[in-house]
Amino acid sequence: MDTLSRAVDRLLVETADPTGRQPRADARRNVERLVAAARAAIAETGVEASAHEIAARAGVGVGTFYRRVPSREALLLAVLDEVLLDICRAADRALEHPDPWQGFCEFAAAYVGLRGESCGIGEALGGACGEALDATLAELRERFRLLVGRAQDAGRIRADLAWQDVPFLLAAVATGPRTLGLTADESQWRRTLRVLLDGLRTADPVPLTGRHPR
Amino acid sequence: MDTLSRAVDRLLVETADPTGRQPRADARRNVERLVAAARAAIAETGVEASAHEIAARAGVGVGTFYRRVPSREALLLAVLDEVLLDICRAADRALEHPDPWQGFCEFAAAYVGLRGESCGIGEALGGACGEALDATLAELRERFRLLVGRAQDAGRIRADLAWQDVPFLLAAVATGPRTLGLTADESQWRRTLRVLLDGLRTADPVPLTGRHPR
Amino acid sequence: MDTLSRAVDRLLVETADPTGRQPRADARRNVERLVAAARAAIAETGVEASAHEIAARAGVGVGTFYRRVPSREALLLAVLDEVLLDICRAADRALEHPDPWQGFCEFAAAYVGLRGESCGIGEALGGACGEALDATLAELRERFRLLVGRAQDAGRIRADLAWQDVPFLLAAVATGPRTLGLTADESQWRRTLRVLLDGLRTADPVPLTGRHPR
Amino acid sequence: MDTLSRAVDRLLVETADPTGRQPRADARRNVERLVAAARAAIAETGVEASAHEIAARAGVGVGTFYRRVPSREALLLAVLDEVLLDICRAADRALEHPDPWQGFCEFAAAYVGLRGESCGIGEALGGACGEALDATLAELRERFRLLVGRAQDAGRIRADLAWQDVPFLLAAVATGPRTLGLTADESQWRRTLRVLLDGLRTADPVPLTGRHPR
DNA sequence: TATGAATGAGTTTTCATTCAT
DNA sequence: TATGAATGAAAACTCATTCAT
Repeated sequence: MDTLSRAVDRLLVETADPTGRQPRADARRNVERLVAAARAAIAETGVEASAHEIAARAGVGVGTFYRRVPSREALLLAVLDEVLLDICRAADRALEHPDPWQGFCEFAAAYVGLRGESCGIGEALGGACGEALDATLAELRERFRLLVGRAQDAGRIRADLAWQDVPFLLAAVATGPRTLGLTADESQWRRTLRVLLDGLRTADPVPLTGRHPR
Repeated sequence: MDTLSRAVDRLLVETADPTGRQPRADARRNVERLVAAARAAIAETGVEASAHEIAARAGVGVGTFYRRVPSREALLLAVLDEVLLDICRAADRALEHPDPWQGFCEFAAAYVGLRGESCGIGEALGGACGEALDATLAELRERFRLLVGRAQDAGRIRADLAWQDVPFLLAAVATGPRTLGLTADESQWRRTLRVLLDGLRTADPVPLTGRHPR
Repeated sequence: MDTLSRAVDRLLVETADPTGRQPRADARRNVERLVAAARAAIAETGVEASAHEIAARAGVGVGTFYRRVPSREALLLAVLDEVLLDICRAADRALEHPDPWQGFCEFAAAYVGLRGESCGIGEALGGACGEALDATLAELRERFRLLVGRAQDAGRIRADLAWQDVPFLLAAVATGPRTLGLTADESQWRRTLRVLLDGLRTADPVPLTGRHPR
Repeated sequence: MDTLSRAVDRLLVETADPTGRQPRADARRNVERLVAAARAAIAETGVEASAHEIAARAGVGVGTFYRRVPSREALLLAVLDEVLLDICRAADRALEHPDPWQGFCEFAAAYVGLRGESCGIGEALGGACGEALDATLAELRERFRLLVGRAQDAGRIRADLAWQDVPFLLAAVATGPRTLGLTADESQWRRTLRVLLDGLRTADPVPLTGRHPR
């Protein structure tokens, strides 16, 4: 079951009729279309994509939009939340990797996938979405704690960092594909990530001058 | 004279009366308030902050807003442009430093100042403001090229990077002060920057697998 | 099919959905109401009637106004343009009358119908609507040229007039229904027109002292 | 004492200070400038000319505008009222002419002068200015009654007209200088008026079919 | 049920009028 | 007193959301 289907399920629960009947097949199909359309709209237009735009992309009317979705914001949050859950799952797979450092590197590479949601995900990580994503962000923080701790215990990430430092470092790759008027392509992210990982390794780092208040 | 006063001066010039008289004291005070309010609004609300919000923050009516400022967009751009120009000036000082690497590090630290504008500046760097900031962004790119080149020539930044890679790395510190529900304090930025710089240094880096198409 | 229905059709075409389906009954009804309201508003308030006023007259919200009409200006112009086109059609019928003078008189009587739009049409004829009505005004001028020429060739309109003089004379009957605090009724226009036509006839007129630069 | 000075006096009375002191010389000078500026603004921009525009034309600040004038509307009405009083005075002179018909013709020619105030005066005559001009319009109606009656008694205006018919006829020459996209010059008005007067004369007119309810 | 029409609060901006300098 | 700054009530227009077909 992939990212989008889970967002679909969530929305179907939120709008379920109280008698507990199963949603009809066409109802599910429309939710699926709306979620996919919302994801595309976020990537292309940004989080300010209008309900009409998303409905049109999905090939349904606004009426159907609001029958299937509590609000425009709820739909966008469902999509963003699922993207974050995807990252959590990538982290879980990384934690099962026999080599802590390789696992961490693969997780970091997965983080790059966030760019696909462009500015939208940056705002979500930055807290612009209020408390709606809090639970999932907490899950994600926990994964960071475990992944960084494991790599530090193995002597592969410098010991003078707190796990909290790492999300701030990876913010560079979670940023949208443009900065300073430059546009990133695929190889850009590989290089950026490489330098970041280089800086995280233990061998001969410059000692840090401040400590994170853990 | 700091960033804000320069933005104030720019706006006063744009709305000056043709007879060339000095603006009245209350006029200048209100422009100052509006610029400060705009900066705060950009930081907290983002570049979509409304004219009413900015006017209310400044403690003036909308009418005053539009008497003092050509348009909402012009105000926001004036503020963002000044912030970017500040970075350019920091880069110019860094280029005069006798040690290329030390100069680069000081410039990178100045980049941290961008956080003050939080999401707003991120959007500006990401191109959300259209072409209005193009000229200043080009100036800034040129500084990056010189600073990185000088440090590479001195053997202090790894030679397998293009200068264009560096702004993407520094995007981490230009991001707003929150990520994953964590909030950065002053020491956070110092540590983040230290690890980034560590990864940029020449000694024994992991070789990159892609090259930037220069 | 009368003037208003044609304006309605025009607007329906401009806002039609691309799939080519028929507009819904309530949509058409609201366009009809808006066109009628616009006509009434033009007559009473003039071309500066606000979108809110027109919407309120039509008994709909502003939102509906802008869903049904590209802009306030477009609605007013559609209405005014149709009124002018009605006059053109009256002129075409007059040109088919076997008696040139009778035809002209009937056309002149139709001009009286413009009063219904009162100040609004006066402004439209006077050029207050910019160039939006230019094409239709040119059509109307051409009709004047033909009608006056035909009546002059038949010796029924004094030969010392240019056709351009006649629209200025008929401006009297195109004016709104009030002047000097007096209000015109139906018989008023008949009498006004009679005297105007009297002055146009050939028999023994006072010679003109200026000639129109044709 | 000409038109403008009387408008000036009126406004000086309306804004006089209660102790009854004479207005200062510079106060009068500013009112004079404002009245002249308003007249020019009405002619060029129309009655929608803004307070700022009029003040700027007069070379004073808005503050002075509102110190000297109760409101923008009051100033415009004062100007329009004076124009109407000018017409009354022309009528009075016409009533003293030994030849009733010649007197009437001269009055009619004076009516043409109204064009100078363009659309503004048309709206004023049409009643767009509410009741503010009622008194002066009543004066003007009385002059029409006398002038037309005198010429009818002398057998020079056709007897089947009521005096009320004549203002509607003369509306043609009180209209602004454009119609149908054509622009009137000086000779235009002479010709238009000639045909109107031609229609009014007694010799062999077409009998009217309606009578004015006197 | 799906559709798209209707709604009205909210956005940017202007301008008549009041008030501080 | 003269000035021009400040004000806030519109105006045109958009869009999230509800409702009739």
